[in-house]
Amino acid sequence: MAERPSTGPAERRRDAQGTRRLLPEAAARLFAERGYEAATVREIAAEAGVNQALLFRYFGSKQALLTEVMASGGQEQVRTTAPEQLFATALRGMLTGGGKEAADLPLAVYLRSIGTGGGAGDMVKALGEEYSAALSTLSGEEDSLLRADLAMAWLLGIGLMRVVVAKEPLAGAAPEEISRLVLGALGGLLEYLPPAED
Amino acid sequence: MAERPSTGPAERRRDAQGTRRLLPEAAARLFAERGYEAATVREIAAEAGVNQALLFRYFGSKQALLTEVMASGGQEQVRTTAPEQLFATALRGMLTGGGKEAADLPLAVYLRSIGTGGGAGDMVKALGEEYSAALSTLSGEEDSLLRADLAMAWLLGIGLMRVVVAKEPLAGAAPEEISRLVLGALGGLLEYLPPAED
DNA sequence: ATTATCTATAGATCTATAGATAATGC
DNA sequence: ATTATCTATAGATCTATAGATAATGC
Repeated sequence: MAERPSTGPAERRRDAQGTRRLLPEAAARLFAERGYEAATVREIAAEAGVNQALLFRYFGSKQALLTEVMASGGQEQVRTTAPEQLFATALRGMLTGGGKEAADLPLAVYLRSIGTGGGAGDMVKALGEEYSAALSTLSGEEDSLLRADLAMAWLLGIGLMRVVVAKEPLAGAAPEEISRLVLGALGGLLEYLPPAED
Repeated sequence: MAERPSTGPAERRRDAQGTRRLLPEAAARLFAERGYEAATVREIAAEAGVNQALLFRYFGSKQALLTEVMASGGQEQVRTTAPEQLFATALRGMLTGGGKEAADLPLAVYLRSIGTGGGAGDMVKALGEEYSAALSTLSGEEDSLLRADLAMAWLLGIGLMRVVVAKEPLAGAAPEEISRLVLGALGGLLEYLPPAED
């Protein structure tokens, strides 16, 4: 018998730093899959391969873990993408990974957790503000903020139908096909939107 | 002292039929406000002004109560509205009641409950199928089903932003303003859509 | 007598914590 | 010795049920 038999999948050494990293990753996957409330701390810990008590030791509460997940993953894209590309990029990010498996985890977390009155909705709202503010530069009209909100609403709705509802044929449609139709229709709404590349 | 002093709001007589009617109404309001899981049976019973045990006596389970709410309220509009008017009608139904207070309760229930993996999502999906099938008649293109899904995605997204997220300026915008922008942009997607009336 | 309503509670969760255990670094 | 990890459980919910109570109709 060897000293460290390879029983079980993750025979990890004690590693506080690693544990602190694994937990939000596991949480992101489970929050995205089931929503904030439905994903239990025990499931998250199991997914991360660590003990459930460590979640509280390192993050204090389940809510704080959600904050961590949303803060790290979500806002980066908005800040590093030019507004003209933001819509197409966000749309593409939402579409690739096709169907259930969302490529954009924070967005899926958003969509599945938004209804749960808890802290999820409030925090998650902030992300929307940033997207919308960036998109609003794409119209010269005085109602550019409203137009930006409408564009983002479409983005969310498409995400909802694909990731959460899994409605066909939308869920299975090719990303380019969807981009073409949506960007085409949005051309009149956000005038500075570059034409769909195909 | 009178025999039936008017203590409390609803000094009702025993009335099984009335109770059976009050419960789904109260449930619709609370499901719409908090989502299926977050609304407790005790809250629903309190809102209806009846004892919590009666909910189980008359409906068997919380889930069955949700079924009742969605079945009765939701599908009627689809079946009684001509496809050409359906989008505008649904949009208007979602917009009137401005901001938080949704006029279309089943839709709000849908939006807030969709993430909760429970039975809510599955059942609620059926409603989407009907809307989408009706809308698909509005395009002669071979991808009419996809176009219909996209239109419905926009509808849902707008509902999400207004009712759930309460994002400004969209949440507070005038229904006619939103209708004008959305129907205008959708003109190219669903060719048989009547022009926005203004 | 029938049956609508209410009380009390079983049973199943789930978050969070207190304190024990055991792997590491000096 | 330090501290990452684990065990056990407190405490708070929430759905659902069994059985008691009391308002109605004959």
